[in-house]
Amino acid sequence: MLGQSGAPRTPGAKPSRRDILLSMDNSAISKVFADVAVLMQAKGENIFKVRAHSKASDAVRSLPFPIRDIVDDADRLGEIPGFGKVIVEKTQELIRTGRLGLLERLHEEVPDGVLLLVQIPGIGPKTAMNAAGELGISSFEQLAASIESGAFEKLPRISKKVALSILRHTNVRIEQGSRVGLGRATEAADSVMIELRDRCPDIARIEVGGSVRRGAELVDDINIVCATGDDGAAALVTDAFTTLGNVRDVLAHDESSARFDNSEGLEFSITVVPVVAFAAALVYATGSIAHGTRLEQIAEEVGLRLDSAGLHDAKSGDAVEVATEQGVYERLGLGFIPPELREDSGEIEKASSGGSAGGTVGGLSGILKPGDIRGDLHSHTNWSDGRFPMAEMVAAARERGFEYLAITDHSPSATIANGLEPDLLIAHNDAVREMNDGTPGLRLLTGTEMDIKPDGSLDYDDELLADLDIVIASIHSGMEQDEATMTQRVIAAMENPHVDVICHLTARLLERRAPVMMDVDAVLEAAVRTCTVMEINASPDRLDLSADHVKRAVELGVVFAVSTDSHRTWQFENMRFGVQTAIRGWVEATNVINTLHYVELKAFLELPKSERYEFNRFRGQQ
DNA sequence: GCCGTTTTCGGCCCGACTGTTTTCAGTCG
Repeated sequence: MLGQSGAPRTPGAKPSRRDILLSMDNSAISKVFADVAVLMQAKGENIFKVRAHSKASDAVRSLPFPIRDIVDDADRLGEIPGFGKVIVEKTQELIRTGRLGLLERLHEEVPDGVLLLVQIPGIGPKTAMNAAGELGISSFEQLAASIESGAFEKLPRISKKVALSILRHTNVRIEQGSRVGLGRATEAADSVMIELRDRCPDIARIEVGGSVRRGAELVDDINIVCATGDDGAAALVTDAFTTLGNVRDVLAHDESSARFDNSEGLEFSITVVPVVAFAAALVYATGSIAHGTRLEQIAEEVGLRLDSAGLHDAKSGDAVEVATEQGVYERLGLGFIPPELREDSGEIEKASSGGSAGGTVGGLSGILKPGDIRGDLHSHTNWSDGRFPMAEMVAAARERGFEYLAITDHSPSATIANGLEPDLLIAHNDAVREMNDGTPGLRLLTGTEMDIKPDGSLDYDDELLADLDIVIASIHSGMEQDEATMTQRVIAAMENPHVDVICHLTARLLERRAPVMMDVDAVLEAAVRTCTVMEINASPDRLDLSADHVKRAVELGVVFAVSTDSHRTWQFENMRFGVQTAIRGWVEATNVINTLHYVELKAFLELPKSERYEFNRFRGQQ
């Protein structure tokens, strides 16, 4: 780790070596190499040179430690797969100076807009180069306008059909605006809090509120609530906050609050309160505006005032000391409401509908909690496109505290993901069983993530599938099919008696790819009819089902699995995002199969499919 | 640009889909 608290940096000053080092984390470096690869390809450079930079980008992203820690050790850098002499030197230049001359030269040679346009599925470096160069497109809005006017179709190899597909993805991006995905937002919030703690020893409590804590899939601001031991320390915190490494513009700053934005346009705010007001301030900062307004009204009715400064007696103005969020809700005559539900969409009524004896209350008592999850039913190893050997993934899952793990590498149609041919799947099963025997404390399930092919047929035959503990199936190709075809395709897979779970139903990628066109209601109804489990994919890139789809599925009586789809050892931590999404959809713990103990889960999976939903209903009544 | 050697240079993940290309180019996963 780097040294302790550096002196606050004045805005606009030359960044220090420490600031550069801190800003050059693996994902930032990975992004630079990815950008280099795109710009080189747009320019028409040798494809293998392009691929070398692309590989370097992947390698950095998959490193289990910060690459900046070994910046001065060229030999160790050279040991990273895909790192030759040139890439090592570029990495050192980047980490030490925060810049890469090669990238800056490429930016001069390639029109603005290329890096933006390649983010749209269907647009690669060549098309992006044509669009930016010939049509001058440099924003998603310009791209949409160009497609609507017909100009875009004049580009090489762009038909009406392709243009309309691109428009669909573009419109999703326009709608997302400057919001960032929950995963990146959580990372940004965490790193701000770590740096603040580092620089301000007087911080007693600090937590993120707002839409990040509610687990919203897209986030446009990050609200942090902080408590300090004595009043004088508040100004030190807001001073430190406005001089963090990622500040672009300070938008507001006084003794107890501050706000800034970063280079991406993401806004960060902080409220500093006395320790006794922390819980109430966190409640206020976490709920949506609508939820907060309801709480203000309820507080008023009982002679209190709730606002960003905490809870006060309405008449005297005296602070009301409440130590926990649950205590705050109790003072308002409500049971505890999980942060994810604080949207004023029925949770307040539910929370006031019963007596409270600790924990959640009334209709919210059965809602899924993070601690309810006992295992993960979707993971990958380097047998297919995972980045780590089976043994390392298994060790990480055990470390994470899971009771069981399903290893679900890809099937043959996923060629680029190195999908397993039938004979390799059989060998894979043997490897999983062998590892299971050698791993105390964690049960392994054999499995596959099997492609549902464009015609609805499956990648393995029934005999092979029958030998697996769990079969999860998903769409990875033919994503531009029309709604009726796509809907029927998924339902056809559900009809198979061996398909236990449908994973990441809509194949959307947040911040990147629109969901496939599909009658989701019809699919969810088919899930209930065929007793197929629906996955809530916890990868922050997907969150699929979305919370809205989860909510609809709950209404229809669907049974869920919450799974991480981990390709790297640390991605088991993503389970939190899946749980948040499930809670936002009002999922009860008894409707999630990976809240079962291993033995119960095996019993569930060994039942004929048609009996499984009934089994689970019985469980819910126990 | 990297790798693995035949240590000096040839091969590099690869099949499917789409467009307009009658033989390949761009894109995706």
